[in-house]
Parts: sequence; structure tokens; C-alpha cells
Amino acid sequence: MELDYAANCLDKLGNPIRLEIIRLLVRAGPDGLSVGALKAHLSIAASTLSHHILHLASAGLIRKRRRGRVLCCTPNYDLLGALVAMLTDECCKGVPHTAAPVAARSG
Amino acid sequence: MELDYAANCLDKLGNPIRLEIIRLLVRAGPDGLSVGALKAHLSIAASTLSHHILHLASAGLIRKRRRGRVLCCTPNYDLLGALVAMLTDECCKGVPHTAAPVAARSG
DNA sequence: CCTATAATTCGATAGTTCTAGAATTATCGT
DNA sequence: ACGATAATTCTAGAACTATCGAATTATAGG
Repeated sequence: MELDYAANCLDKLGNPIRLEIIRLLVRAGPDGLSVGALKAHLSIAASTLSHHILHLASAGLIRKRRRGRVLCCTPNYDLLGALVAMLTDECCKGVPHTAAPVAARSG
Repeated sequence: MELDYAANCLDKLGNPIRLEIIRLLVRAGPDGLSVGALKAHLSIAASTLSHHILHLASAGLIRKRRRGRVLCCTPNYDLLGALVAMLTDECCKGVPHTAAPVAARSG
């Protein structure tokens, strides 16, 4: 995964409301939640919620699909998993005494 | 881990330069890298780098310690690990067909 | 067609973040 | 004390983000 792409996803998750949205969707199970159900959980203006959902969706972190008047959101588990894998790989491996140096103490 | 705290950490990681800093530090091994060494890798103004380092340090994601004129930065593996664990727990579990619903399709 | 519900788009505003140059502080070697 | 190097703080502008209310679009049901 590209660093810039990962950073973009992390940036989207780095907002309490958006992180909560993901958490609610994950807990909700396979059908996800409608925008209205999310709104009931979050007590923010509908337009604000829409804005956050747009962020998440355009980063690919959630998927939307219509069911009549209702719009169901589900998490994109593949991307979330890939993101966690990338973080684990790039940011958690190399726990002290395990990593290969990259040119320390040069300048 | 508190959701707001996690979101704050993710927000800090959600910037390409800061994510790259973490990556460089992790790859550098136990001694980490000096601010100057980071600067050599990143080609940005020193003040800008300082600003990003401040963000990372005040979120607790990196640690700084002086070695003479040089300031060595190391990643905080405990926090990074806790963050990944939290993400895995809250955002990746509940993979379709496994999770307990949270009140879907109500409104 | 009309009304009600679900959600988005628009427009404005307040606040935050990124960036870099200039000035400053801290440390080292002489 | 002095000069050089390492890093931070200050200041300011440009760009971006979050928030909300009002207007709008889409769908369902009479």
C-alpha cells in the first residue's frame, strides 16, 4: 500500500466522529447501518454527518447502497484490514533489537 | 483505549510526512534517528519538521532524548501497538457474518 | 400529483493545519 | 568568549476542515 494512500485513510479515521461511525458500522454487522440510524447515535446535524460519510466513502473506507429511501453503509473490511496490516508492517515491526538500521547518526 | 485518544493518534499519523517519519524511525532500529537525519530524508524546512515532530511527540507516538547537540527520536512501540490493537478490535472484528448487531434498520 | 421521509448539496463562518523564513536557544570544540 | 552546528519558537499567510441551516434531490405511498 502506498504511503500517501495509507496516510489519507488514517487522516479520515483521525476524527472522533468518523472513527465512531466506523465503530458503529463494524458492530452493526453485515447489513451495516443507515445514515439515519447513524444520525440517531451521533447527535450532529444531518449535513455534518453527510460530510463525514462522504469523506469515509471517498477514501473507500465504507460502502453505500440504497434500499428504497434508506442508504445503508457498510465498512470496507478489506481496506481496513490492509491498513492495519500496513501499520503493523511499517510502524510496529522493527521493535527494538529486531530492525535493520536505515542510516542512523550520520549528520 | 479511549476513542478520542485513538482518533487523535490516527490524526497525527494521517499526514504523509508524519507517517513517513514514523516509518523511518521504525526502520532505523533501537537508536532511532536524529532530527537532522530525518531532515536529510525528507527535504522540508527545519521548522516544518519541528512542527511535525512536536505533533508526534505530544501525541506520545515518539520519544525524544538529547545526545549532545543531537536529538534522537524513537517510536513509542507500546502506543503504536495499542493503536493497532484498538483498530483491529473496533474496526476489523465483526467481519460480515461474525458480529453482534447494534440496532440495524430501525429508522 | 401531493405529502412525507431520507439524504445530499449549497453557502457561510469559525477554527485548524501546513508551510517556511527569521530569530532564538542549546550544545560542542577551541 | 567565540564560532559552528542542531533544533525550536515565533510570526504570518494560504489552504483546508468542521459545522450548521436552508434549499434541494430522490424515493415511497396514497
